[in-house]
Amino acid sequence: MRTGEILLEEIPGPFDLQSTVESGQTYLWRREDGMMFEDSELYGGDAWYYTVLPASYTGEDAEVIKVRQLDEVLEWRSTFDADNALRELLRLEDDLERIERELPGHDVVEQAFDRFRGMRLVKDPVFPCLISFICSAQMRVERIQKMQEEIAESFGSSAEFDGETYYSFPDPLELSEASEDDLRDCGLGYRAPYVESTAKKIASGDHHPLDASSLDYKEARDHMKQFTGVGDKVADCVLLFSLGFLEAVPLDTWIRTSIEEHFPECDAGSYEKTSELIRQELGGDLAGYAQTYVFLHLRTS
DNA sequence: AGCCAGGCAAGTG
DNA sequence: CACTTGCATGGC
Repeated sequence: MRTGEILLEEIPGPFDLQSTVESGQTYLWRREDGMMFEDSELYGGDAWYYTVLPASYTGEDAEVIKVRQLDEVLEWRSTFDADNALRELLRLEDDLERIERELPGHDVVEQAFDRFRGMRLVKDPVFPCLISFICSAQMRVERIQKMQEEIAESFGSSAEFDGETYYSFPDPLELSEASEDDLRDCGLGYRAPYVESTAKKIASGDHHPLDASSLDYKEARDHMKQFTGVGDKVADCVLLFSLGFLEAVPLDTWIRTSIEEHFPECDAGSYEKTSELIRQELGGDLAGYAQTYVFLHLRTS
């Protein structure tokens, strides 16, 4: 077992672990005591969170990372040296002070920043991110997380840590062995065939979601939409929460409602046009940051 | 009991 | 294109 600390005064701007991993932008982290936002709101505590990286992330084994935030440090324990991985997964290099400064001043955005100061975007491993957002259609956050747990336990590989067994999210090849019925048993409902098709497409080597990284934003979105179960909204989520396209603004039900209330002039009907208008309104290259703050603010108020 | 949840695919006009 | 419909599941 390895352990370590990341000094928070050494990263640019504030950081808040709870709002980052419980914000609904990732379904791949768990609080060790099983509680989440809905139970505790912002409790300001020092709970341990964990995630299990798939083997494809390091190229070797599945790795368990546990992390908690104390006053001025991020303390971690892991099956491997998790320092670099944590900095990447939690986007600790983002200059959050500059980002907040550069975003245009709108009441709802500023309220969200005040309430969840230190929330950062995440950078999830791309395959679990893609599958989890395919599962997210017409589903509540808590249930999406549960579906990912079921998938991991059924098809992922196990890792021992602290005397307990953890399951990583399966790699494409592992998940490609799942039948539609297997996936329905994980509670996916009508999303099961979408996940089956996408896993098999990636496992066959035809298309990989990572290939979108080298494209510009709009091409990247089209690339993602080749996968069954991926439309405009899910494509934007994967680009934003895994591939670092910070200009992506997923238009979900919460954001659409918010646009009607606060930015009616941006409501252009189609996803494409509305997305482009709200992106400009929310700060262009960093609009995804503003989107995620507003989403969290609205979803929990 | 009925409604709804971070939508999407497939089918029309 | 823009618009409609069906879709599994579980919590409230």
